[in-house]
Amino acid sequence: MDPHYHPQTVESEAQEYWEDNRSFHVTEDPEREKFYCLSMFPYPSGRLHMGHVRNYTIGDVISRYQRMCGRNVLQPMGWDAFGLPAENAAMKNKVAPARWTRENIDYMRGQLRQLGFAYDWRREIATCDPDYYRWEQWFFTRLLEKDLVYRRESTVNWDPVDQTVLANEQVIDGRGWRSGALVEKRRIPQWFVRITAYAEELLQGLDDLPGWPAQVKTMQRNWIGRSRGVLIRFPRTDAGEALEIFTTRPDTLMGVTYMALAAQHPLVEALADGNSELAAFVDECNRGSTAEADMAVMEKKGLPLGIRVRHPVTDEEIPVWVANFVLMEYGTGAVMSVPAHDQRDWEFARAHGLPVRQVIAPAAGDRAVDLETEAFTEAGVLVNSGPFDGLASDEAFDAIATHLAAKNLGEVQVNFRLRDWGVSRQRYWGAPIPVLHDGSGSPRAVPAGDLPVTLPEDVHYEGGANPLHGMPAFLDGGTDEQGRPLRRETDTFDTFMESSWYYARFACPDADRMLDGRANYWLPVDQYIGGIEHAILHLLYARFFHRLMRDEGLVETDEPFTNLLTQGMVLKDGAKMSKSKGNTVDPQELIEQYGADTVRLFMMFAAPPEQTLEWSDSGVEGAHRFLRRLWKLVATSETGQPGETDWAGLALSAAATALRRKTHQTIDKVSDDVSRRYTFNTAIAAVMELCNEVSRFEPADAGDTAVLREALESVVLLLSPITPHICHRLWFELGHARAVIDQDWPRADSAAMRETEIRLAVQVNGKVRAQLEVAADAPEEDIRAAALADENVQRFVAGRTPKKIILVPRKLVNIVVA
RNA sequence: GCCGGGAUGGCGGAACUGGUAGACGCGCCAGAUUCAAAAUCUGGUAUCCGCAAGGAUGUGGGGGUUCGAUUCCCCCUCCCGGUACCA
Repeated sequence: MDPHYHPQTVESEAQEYWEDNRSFHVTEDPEREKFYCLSMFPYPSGRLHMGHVRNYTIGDVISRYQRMCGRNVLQPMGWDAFGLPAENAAMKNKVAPARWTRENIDYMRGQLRQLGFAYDWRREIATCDPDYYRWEQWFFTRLLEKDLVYRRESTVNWDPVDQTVLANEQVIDGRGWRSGALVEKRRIPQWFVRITAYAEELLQGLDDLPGWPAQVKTMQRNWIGRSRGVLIRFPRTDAGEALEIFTTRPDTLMGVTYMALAAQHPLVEALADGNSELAAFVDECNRGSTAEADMAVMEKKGLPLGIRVRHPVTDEEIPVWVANFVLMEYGTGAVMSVPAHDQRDWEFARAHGLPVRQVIAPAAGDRAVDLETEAFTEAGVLVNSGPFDGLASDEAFDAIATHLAAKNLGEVQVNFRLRDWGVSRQRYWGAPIPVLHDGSGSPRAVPAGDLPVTLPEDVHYEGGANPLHGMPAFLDGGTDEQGRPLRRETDTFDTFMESSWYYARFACPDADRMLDGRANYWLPVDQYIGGIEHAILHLLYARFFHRLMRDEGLVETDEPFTNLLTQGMVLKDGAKMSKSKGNTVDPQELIEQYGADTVRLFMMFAAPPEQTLEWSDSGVEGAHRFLRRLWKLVATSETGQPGETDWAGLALSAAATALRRKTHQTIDKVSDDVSRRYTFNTAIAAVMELCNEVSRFEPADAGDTAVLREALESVVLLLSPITPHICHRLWFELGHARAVIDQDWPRADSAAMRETEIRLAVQVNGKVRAQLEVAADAPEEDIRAAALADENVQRFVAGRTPKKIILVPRKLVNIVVA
């Protein structure tokens, strides 16, 4: 055996073996337990980046481990191929988005193959392929029939110079990224999917996901934002329609001193007509981006509208204002303002000289409330509230709700922060929305027989308007029953549509329907792996889409992903790797220099998967050095030939017993780390420790050789999911005829693991003062006595009588004096 | 702003259920090998005091609970992710 490690040869040989033996082709087999392991598919941006390598290595390690445990493992790969970057690249490089995307896919596929991931490539999907998006279009028309999609006006960022809609990402400090023009908000008709109809179910479903990280479930809960409150109508003092608001704090109703409306509220728009000051304010509110993060940090501004409403309990007149911080998209686009008990209302009232009226006092009466400094926002007891005085906040909720209901001025309502999902994009590079317009304003679905609506790919894309507008052949949708011309919709789907169901299509990528019976064999996904940045949007849309497919009879389960692993970012010099920051590391160069196994090993060793990973060039060299040492260890060790060993019949030397103990302790730890904890870094550290012991071990007899062989075989088996190529070769070098990929995961022998001597720490008053070597089965009294007898312990006990002695089995003794 | 997360040696990290802080690796230092260097091997390496034995301090900052806190509770600082049209 060559004493030197040549990763390039080793890796191409291993990959050839897997290819020739179709090692990763899988089919449904009801006799075997299935395991569907899925990593979030990449956007084909050009080349793989380190985040991809990390994500896919984690998925591959889990897949290969599950396979060695005997499961029928599906691990597919595909491409989230529609999206904005292709259009940007098209403008920059004068190349059609389709061509750019497909070339990127070809290049990146090659990179994934070089990394040796165990994918069933026969199942590859690209979402820009009509064979994929046609089913999404069909599904949309089904949702339209079921009234689960609808069309309404909603706000977009409009660049008045480029005459185009901008994504939030393309608005920088309120200006268009290319034109530099001040961005305007524009309301245009768009398609929405009724995710709010499933809000309650999506919230409840989180309780049935024990395999999801708690933080992701918390974020989704907060995002859905279920709140119980009261819908209250404030009658106008003039003839107008009553003003509706929703509040979760009806107990503060008696403290309302003004109302605030969103600038886009229909009432404000009506009043602005003919009021130049108000019109100017609305104009100002209509500048800048639509992003919530921008809206939330804006200076709070407002203007009195000159109209008044009546308080629903007291009939008192209340002024109505327009305010830039009230969102039209949430609730009714209007709020009741209680400055004494809401911090934002308080700040606005102070800025505009509006009254602050306290109506809640702290339940524990001795606490001071200083409304000169800030609002008092906690629940408490009602004061200055007439008939409701003395009620606790929760009692007042019911009392006031009942009072309003009796007057027909309000009712209890459950509200969600979650908004319906807007799926229209005014973009070319996306799946066409399968809808026809007849000019009457009531669009119709494209009939199933006419699907797919294929996106023309041969276009000259130069930015600005969607090129579909200038393509008569695309726009022409034939005629209706009366012979009137129909025009095709030019908007395309939000790319989250494609990524909401790809996991299901992988089960049956060639089906002549959206999904066939194979989906129910493979689903749900047993392990899903992807970036934490997808914690809300993608993962919530996919959970929603899965339920839509369930209700269409396409899948049987409620949830798509049983277990979720959210990986952290890959950083360099404390910042996310990005081209703009110039701190990227190209995986390609590293693969060429060190080989795929080194890159995979470093990625898994540098940090646990959920944590951000700090890139280190010298760490990569360290990983490579370890693989070279491992190679040499196998090459130079005298291990005999494979075979069954009768351990019970062997009298082992002390050193051999110790190495065997270490081997089985390592198998035990690595199994737990890989299967339960997903801490591949500590699994690798444990294997390194075992290797260090192996290199110190000098076999002297047949028993020693057997122990050494067992240790090295274990190392190769335990590492094989992480560094599959080198392990493939080393397994053969150890004399085996069958490839390591088809071996069973090793089992720890608990008898071999058992320690005979253990080390205990002896503390005096919680500080370590001595170490104790005792037999593992030593009685407690002996341990206490030995601890007290120690010279240094005696020094710190200083003749005092111990108050108590705490003995933690196998860990420590703590002697408490004084 | 709001929601979620994070902070441990010179660096990445370990300590899994409140029980010996710093496993493993990187880097650095010393030695071996070499004409020399690279590579490789051996030993050392939290900080401070000490020849040593040993001691004191130490897990972003401040407080608390406990025999015992990196771990639990309260307050604060900074950094990261998301914030509905980046994916």
